[in-house]
Amino acid sequence: MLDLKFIRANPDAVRAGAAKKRIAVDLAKLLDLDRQARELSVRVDALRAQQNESSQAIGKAPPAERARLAAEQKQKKAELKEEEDRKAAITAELKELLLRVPNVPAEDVPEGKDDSDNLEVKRWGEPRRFDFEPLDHVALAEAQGWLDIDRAARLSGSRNYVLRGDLSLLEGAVMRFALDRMVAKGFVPLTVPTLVRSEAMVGTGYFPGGEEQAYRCDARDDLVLVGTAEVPVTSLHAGEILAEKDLPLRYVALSACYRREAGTYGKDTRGLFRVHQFQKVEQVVIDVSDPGKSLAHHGEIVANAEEVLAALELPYRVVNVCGGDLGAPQVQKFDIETWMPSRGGYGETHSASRFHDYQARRLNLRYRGTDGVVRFCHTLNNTVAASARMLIALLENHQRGDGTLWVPPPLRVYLCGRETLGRPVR
RNA sequence: GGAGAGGUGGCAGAGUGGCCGAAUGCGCCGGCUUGCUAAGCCGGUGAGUCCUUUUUGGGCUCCGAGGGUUCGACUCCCUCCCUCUCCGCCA
Repeated sequence: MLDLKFIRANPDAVRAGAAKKRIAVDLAKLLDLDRQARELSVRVDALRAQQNESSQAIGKAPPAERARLAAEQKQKKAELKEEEDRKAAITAELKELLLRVPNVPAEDVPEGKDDSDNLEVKRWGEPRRFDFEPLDHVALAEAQGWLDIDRAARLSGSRNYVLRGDLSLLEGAVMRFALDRMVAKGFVPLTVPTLVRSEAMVGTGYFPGGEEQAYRCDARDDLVLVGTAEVPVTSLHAGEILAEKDLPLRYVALSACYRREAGTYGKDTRGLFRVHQFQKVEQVVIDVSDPGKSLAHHGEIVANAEEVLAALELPYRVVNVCGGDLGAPQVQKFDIETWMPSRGGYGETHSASRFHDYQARRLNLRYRGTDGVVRFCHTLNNTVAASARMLIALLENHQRGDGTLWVPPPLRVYLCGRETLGRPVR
């Protein structure tokens, strides 16, 4: 969330930012509640100061007088209680609204309403020209016996899949390759819970608002299945005051990711593009409150992902996500889209976000600067590799005319040195 | 799942109704002492929020979280979360 003081001082900037993101927010109401809350706070504090003082006096009074003084004091409690209740109600309403105020997008976030307005900022690699009729990943994988969508649907419903044989191994290879590269760069690998309390969802900005996209356990446990390791990893140090000398923290985590994909009926129904569960290697950076440093980290985590794609010889492009396609928490987001022949275009495979202190405020994630001052951290994250969509790209881009799959060199070590997966089927 | 113990500041640990935002020790910061280091001595050292303000300052809240009892709660009661020990069950 944003700092109330910042909103007070810059209501126009907040309003303009929300407009750029196409997110409705009732700032007038929020500022009015804020004013009321502060007025009540002054009153309540004064009343309580009085009461504290009286209570002290009673303690020091001769025993004979205590009963009388206490009875008097009891009368005054009602007023205090009433004001406190009002304050609590207003504060709760204020907090609810505040959680929904979007972060202010960066200057160079493009104007626009949806992903069609995202701005391409880079393109790498040439989409391959096939000298045969290429198959899409489903046809290719099914021909090899690698993919079983029908049985997965019977097991778990639509948008599920079973990987079998070499494709299952390839998934593991890509994940491990992505993880190892990040570890080599000094990122600390984490294995984290994917079932979290809702505080972590609120803290990272997914709730309120994203409840429909998350699987939730019943009331017995009240836990939520995360859609990304970003949630547990960014929340790892919630409530702590870190030491500046320990920053930045660079984490990488491989986890399962779960997404309900509510409201996407009929969209990307074929194959592995939009599924309920996949594996993902995610990178998270936590550092000091410094927009310049955040920007530098942002560049680095995008580059980290690009390197993975380039190493796998997959053509991609980077887009600067426009205001309307940006989530409430982000200052800026760069998506990386990888070439997918069956789509005849680029499909989103990575998403790199910069939040400034928006998540850190919600998580109460702070650090003590070398100057002794406590401030909220800045957080960032990006995909390194997401399994299902990476498999689409690998299958479709590296297929051979005979239906076998060429394995890019960096993955071979994870596949017992094999250069080819599958057997000729056509 | 059953029984018990416990959650206090960066850490350890006292505190069982007012004298406690919190002893003491360690750590950390500043200073003194000092050939250097160590030791020693002196002082300082939680977070949030509001009011006032050039500064200084003052109020309120926070001892796992939330609620309750009381004039007054770290201390008593209730619910929840977490940790530890024993038993059971399971991998």
